[in-house]
Amino acid sequence: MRPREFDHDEVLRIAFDQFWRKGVRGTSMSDIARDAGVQRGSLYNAFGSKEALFLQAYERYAEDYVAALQRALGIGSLRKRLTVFFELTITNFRSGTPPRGCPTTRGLMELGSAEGEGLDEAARQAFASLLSRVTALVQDTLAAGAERGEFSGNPAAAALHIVTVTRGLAVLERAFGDEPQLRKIAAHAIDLVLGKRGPKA
Amino acid sequence: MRPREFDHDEVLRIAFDQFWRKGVRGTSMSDIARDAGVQRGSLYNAFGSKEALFLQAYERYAEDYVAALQRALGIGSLRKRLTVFFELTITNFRSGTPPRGCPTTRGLMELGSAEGEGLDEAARQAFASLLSRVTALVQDTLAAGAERGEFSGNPAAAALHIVTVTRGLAVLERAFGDEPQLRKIAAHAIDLVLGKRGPKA
DNA sequence: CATGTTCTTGACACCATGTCAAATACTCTG
DNA sequence: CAGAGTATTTGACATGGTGTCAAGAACATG
Repeated sequence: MRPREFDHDEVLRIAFDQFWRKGVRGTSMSDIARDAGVQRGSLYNAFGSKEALFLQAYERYAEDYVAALQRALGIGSLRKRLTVFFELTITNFRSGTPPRGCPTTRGLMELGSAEGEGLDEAARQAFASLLSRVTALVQDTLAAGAERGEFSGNPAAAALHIVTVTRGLAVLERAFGDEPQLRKIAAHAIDLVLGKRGPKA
Repeated sequence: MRPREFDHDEVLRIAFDQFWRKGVRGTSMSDIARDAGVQRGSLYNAFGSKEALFLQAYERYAEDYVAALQRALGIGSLRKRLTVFFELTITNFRSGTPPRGCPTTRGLMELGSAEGEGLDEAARQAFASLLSRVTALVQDTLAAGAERGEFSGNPAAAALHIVTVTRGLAVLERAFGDEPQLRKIAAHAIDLVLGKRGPKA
């Protein structure tokens, strides 16, 4: 075997960075090849197609993202945990200059759309899987909070609601880019789910 | 002047139908030209570019959509109005076979992204404008409801929250396509904003 | 009927994805 | 250590996308 001349993981990192910044459709294989110092043909040989490359790069990101969420969701009061959860979410898609948005939401609306393509179905599943995992994390957090008397309600319904709000935040971020407003919406959502606390308590 | 050989509005209708079904990036000018029975060059002559064509087509849609919302938001109790609002929202992006999703959200995540393009900025504004108009409608509805004692809270914050949830629904629709689940989330959101009512009352 | 203005049409430049065959560089076997 | 085998690299190619342009065509107007 002839040995590969580039680092598989390095290319995935570089590729995802471009996908995140410019969108999947907005990033060309030539862009990635140039940035990675690899021939375009080598990318096709190693990954098969642009979508397959994106999927691999995205899975890496999803792993890291879920791990970070899980780590952050484990400390403090329930209110604190939800605050940190939204904090992480907003920080994530306000990162970069200019802000890159939420890769899951952007990818979902960009790729989960073409009719009857087939390949997009794999992408849709990857995005849906991340959302399910996040919902499960939030639900567990709420259930634990309920046992400690910090929350009374349906953890499943509330978790779904919270994740829905995060997706809405991802959309509003693209529309207005108004970070303080996003934080206000997040705080309001926490109040709705946990019950309002005094304005400055 | 040589007269135009096609109907300007007819082309906008045809174009938006394709954009909605297949996405902006997924629809080619050739597709539209074929469907409309027009030469591709004529489209460029009449509309300038694909993005400009999309924008004109989208503005038409936005006008109609806001009008329909406004009509539907004017009758019944506050709870009824919000229910109809979510109903219309969900119905809108579950229309078509397969369901086409929310054109605003899809467009926003697809076009409001490319860095430093400039043309996308016009699209972003169009999407943001629709969201602002919808938010204002919901806010007015809530304010009117507050005067009748059907709602106590901050209409602006609540309206923003509701619109955020609709954007989240648009994203979840792409991820799961589970319409009953979307309706549950909507109902839950109404309960959170207005205060819970009996499970079957 | 001539002229001018607009629309239409087809050719072109450029860039995208994806495929392929030939060249290449290493590993492994004999 | 030589030779065979195999995976990677490389550049050319096919196809299809956007956008431009010059030339032809159709109508309004003097």
